[in-house]
Amino acid sequence: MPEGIEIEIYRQAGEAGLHRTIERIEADDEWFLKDGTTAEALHEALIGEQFSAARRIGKLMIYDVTSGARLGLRYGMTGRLIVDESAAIGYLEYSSQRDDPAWDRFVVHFADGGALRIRDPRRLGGVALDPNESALGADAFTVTLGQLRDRVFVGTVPLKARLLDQARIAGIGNLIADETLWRAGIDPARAANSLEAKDEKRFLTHLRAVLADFMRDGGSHTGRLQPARTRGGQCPKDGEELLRREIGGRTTFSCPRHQR
DNA sequence: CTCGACTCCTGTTAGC
DNA sequence: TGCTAACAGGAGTCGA
Repeated sequence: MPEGIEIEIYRQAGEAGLHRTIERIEADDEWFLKDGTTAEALHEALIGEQFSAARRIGKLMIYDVTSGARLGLRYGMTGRLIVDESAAIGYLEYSSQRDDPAWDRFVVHFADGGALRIRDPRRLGGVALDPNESALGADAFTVTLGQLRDRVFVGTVPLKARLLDQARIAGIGNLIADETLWRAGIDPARAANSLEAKDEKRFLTHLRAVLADFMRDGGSHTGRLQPARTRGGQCPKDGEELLRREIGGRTTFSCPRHQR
């Protein structure tokens, strides 16, 4: 599913939409418009304007608009960005492998004939004008050890749940969390504030490596743990049968032998 | 402020 | 073969 990795890939692809005049939009799915955003307001903010920058914080993609507005795009777990009919990502874990134009929930048509569309089968994504960027924690790609200590490694909540809290660190989804904790050898159920200093540093080292690997390999489904994330799956490191639990409301796989 | 439980969405898949 | 129920997880809401 789209995590920070996929959104960054979408953002890069979305740069093809910069500096092109917006002629028309399709925003007919009211469910997909969030935070009180209306089709009328989108028209007002976008028609005749251009995108001047494509940014990303965590899983939120933001287009700056020449009108002064900002356009926030969220992809839920099955949304894709398609620019000029070419999809930024060909494969999404847990999404349909079919490709149906009926799943277009929001479309921007440029005057040059091209288009930018969010194709989202399950409609878990959304579009909002002027999203609240300050509600998000530091982005996972650039987070520092100090920021982790201030906002993530605190409290007695399970660490896995903390990592999924976008207000504390933005961009980590279920697969990045499981892969990072698995590589770092940390039990996802451990209290967020229970790590020793060397564990905290090791976590950040592995987080950076996971993000780099996932970017290089093309998605958050490319982890070494991923093939074993199934009932009865075995740890790729030591062969132990993986634990399957629900932590932070998400299915969590971990190795009972080397994750402590 | 914190935190767990609940809800929403719908295509796919496991199981009968 | 055809149906149903479970499942996936990002994100918002609500109540304690």
